Amino acid sequence: MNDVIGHLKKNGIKPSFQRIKIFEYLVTKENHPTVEMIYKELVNEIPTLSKTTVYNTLNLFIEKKIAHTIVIEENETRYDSHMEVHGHFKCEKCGTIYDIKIDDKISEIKSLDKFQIDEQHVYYKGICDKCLQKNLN
Amino acid sequence: MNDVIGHLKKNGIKPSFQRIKIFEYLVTKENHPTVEMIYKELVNEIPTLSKTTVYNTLNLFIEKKIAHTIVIEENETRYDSHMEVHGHFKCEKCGTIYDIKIDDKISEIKSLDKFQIDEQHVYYKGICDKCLQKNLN
DNA sequence: GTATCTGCAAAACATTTGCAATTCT
DNA sequence: AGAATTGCAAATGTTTTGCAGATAC
Repeated sequence: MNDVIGHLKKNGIKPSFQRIKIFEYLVTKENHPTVEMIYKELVNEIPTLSKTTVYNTLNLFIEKKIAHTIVIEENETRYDSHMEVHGHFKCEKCGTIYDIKIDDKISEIKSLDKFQIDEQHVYYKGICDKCLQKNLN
Repeated sequence: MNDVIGHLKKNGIKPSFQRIKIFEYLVTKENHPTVEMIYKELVNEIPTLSKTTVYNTLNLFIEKKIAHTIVIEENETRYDSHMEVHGHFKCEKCGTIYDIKIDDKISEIKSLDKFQIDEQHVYYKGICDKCLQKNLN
């Protein structure tokens, strides 16, 4: 909890109650949530919370580079506080988004020789092992 | 033009005028357009065209697997009739989306051992060589 | 003549914006 | 008090839906 406050401060963000709770949610859940998911859970703890604040706060986190968006499904933006380069796998059955390690393959792509690459995004869709095992029954 | 009609028929799509024109647009432009881009250009040729028809038609193409969506920017779905596995590069300056070849690296990803992978998506963002050269002046 | 296709208008969502009220120091 | 933050209500933008009229076979 204190490390969350420190992390916010270190990145130039005043640690208001809402901001602390939202960042805490991202870090502890690690579930790549939508705004809806964050709102629905936190409104129990903070009854006056509005979605506007969730949007404002997440946009602030992105501006300050302590979070980023994951775009896998059109019309469903998800958020992640895990900032190292990594990929994702979305299970089409249960909807879970898994983090996956990806190596840095940028240099191998010949067609991008003279291009300046700022971001690399990799994701897969399919069915996760848990859902595959359920289907065996 | 005739090959477009043939392609539509072969995939179980009745080749109406609108469908032919929209598919022709995808194939000849190869520009990964938004609905807006398709609509704005084709409404010149087909003055009664509606965006609903563009949406309906693209959704039909996707259902019949002769097109797919590219999701790079949230709130901006793009469409592609190039069906082989490939990646994309989006230039943040000029907005152009380039196709890039990617090798099939799926088997190398250990953490996905027991997962069933149905789709692989790779894209980059940065600045393309044309825009980089303009900046030298 | 019956099926399908098209396109308008309205609805459904997700996200942003304007602004007034609240909070913090 | 003054500045920043919050949250409501309205606006915006994208995509879908319902349905009536047009088109095609």
